[in-house]
Amino acid sequence: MEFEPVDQYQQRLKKLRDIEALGYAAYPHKFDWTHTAKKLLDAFRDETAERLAADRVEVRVAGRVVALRPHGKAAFAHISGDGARLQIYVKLDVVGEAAFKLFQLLDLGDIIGVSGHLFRTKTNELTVWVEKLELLSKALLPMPEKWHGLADVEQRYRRRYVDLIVNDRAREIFTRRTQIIRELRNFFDERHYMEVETPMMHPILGGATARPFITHHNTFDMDLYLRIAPELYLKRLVVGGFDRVYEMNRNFRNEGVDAIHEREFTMLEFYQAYSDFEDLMDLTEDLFRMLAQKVCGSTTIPYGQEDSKIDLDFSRFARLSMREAINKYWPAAAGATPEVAQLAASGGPHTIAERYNAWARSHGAKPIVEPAKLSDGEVTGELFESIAESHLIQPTFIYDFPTAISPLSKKRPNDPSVTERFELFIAGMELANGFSELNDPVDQERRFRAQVEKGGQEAPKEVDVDYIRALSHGLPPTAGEGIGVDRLVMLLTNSHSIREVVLFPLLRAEMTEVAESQSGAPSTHDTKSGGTK
RNA sequence: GGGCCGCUAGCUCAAUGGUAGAGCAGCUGACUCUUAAUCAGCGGGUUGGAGGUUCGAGUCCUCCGCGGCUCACCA
Repeated sequence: MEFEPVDQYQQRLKKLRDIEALGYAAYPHKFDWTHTAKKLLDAFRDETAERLAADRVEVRVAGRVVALRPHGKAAFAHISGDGARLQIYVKLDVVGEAAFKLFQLLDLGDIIGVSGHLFRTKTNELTVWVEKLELLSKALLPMPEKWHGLADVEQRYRRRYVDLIVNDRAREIFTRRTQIIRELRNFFDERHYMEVETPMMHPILGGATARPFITHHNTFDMDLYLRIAPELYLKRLVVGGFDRVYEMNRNFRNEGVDAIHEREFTMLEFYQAYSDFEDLMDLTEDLFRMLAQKVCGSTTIPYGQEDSKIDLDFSRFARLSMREAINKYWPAAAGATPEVAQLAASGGPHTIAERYNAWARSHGAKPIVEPAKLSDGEVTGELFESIAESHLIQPTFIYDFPTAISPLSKKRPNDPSVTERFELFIAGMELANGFSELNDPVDQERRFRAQVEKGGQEAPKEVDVDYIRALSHGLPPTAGEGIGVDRLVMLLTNSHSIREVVLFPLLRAEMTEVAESQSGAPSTHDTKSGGTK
């Protein structure tokens, strides 16, 4: 196989053969190193030229060649490793003829190992005085342009490995993502939550409302859904006596794609017995503050592009009921502001939606679609999304979600039209969703049946009878929450597309010549021969 | 799915409807403290694809592909 640019690819192959002719292995098996480039730069940052000359520190470092500055019989280069760039100095009369020939056959992108001692150049840059040089792996394809790197967004996603080599920003986002995930685990581990793994393939759709991906198990001849949420399994574990559990893993939803929606996304869900949604809001505040402090070094973090940059203040979280939010953000031009009591009254949300729609139609805003077909609770949810959601920039909990749109949440004892449920909004995005879990099996079965009867592609086709059975064994009063990890990473890395924080985002297949020549190749039937690992 | 924008050398970008260019990368040569190394020379293109208009299309039109933004749906 060959890749563009073919001339440079061929040229590099030829150099590889020349290197072998010099007696070097093309792809040697091991390089015995003492430091990464980064560790070395950190460790000797304060060593003076005099000290280095006196101590003669021997090091062996490996890395990718990212800059070459040959000068006839000597040369400077930079190698990158572990996220840092280290200068090396190669001299003919030090390394010898064969190694210097090898050096002259190196290209940008090659991976090499060098041995030597440290010194400082006359511009005081810490540098390896190379005594021994070896090729560890040849790059047959050239690096992108050295000043601008790889800028094309599509190529950055399709060839993330190149993006990571040349764009420090990409590298920074993903190292930070890993740090965030580690801190999330620490937070829950320290509080004695047990990390568990529940099925990714579900026989019955549940735990959220979303269109699923469907797959098939051949031996059992059974259709399965890639999970849209782990919720119902995690609560079964609380029934089983694991009072505090969490799971951080992928959910899959077969819906549209945009800046804040990926088809597979990472969700952190946790459940705790003998708690309610108020406890969760307090815990969530602690969690977000801790993360901002540890990952960004401050509870105030910048978010947005230059022209619309804002500081997100994680030191205090607003709390509003959904009805209060509609009241607060009602557009003044749309007439008298609806009172919370009106929104709570039977038929009230419909009256208000009519008024809102009249204004929206005449002002180019999107009206609520066919409110007459919706319940009061559904209309309230629609009003909230239309009127308030985009205003929720600073961290804000919205609570008292309508029962009609919260089939798994416990109702408020003093107002059964709403539930003990909240969502956390930051920068106009939904970051978290938590509630006091409905643990009355009779009520849960009634709500499941209503979902099935209502139908639609997002609704389960059947009631999850086993889940009702589990509840019938007794689920303690429990609170549970899901946090969108990708969106959290967006916030903490000031990224504005979810694809920036996912290593390999889903893109349409790229129709290349190679793909065309192999089209139809992968067979879908089981084969006994070959290809097994 | 709709609307708008984009797609030119490996990469980053130029080019009134009138000879497709630059920088980096590449190749040849010079150069033993450079760091966007420098200096001299050279090669590199089906302008995303297919049609059309025109004496002439990278540029205008139609369709298609991929991407970005946005709206809708959804979390």
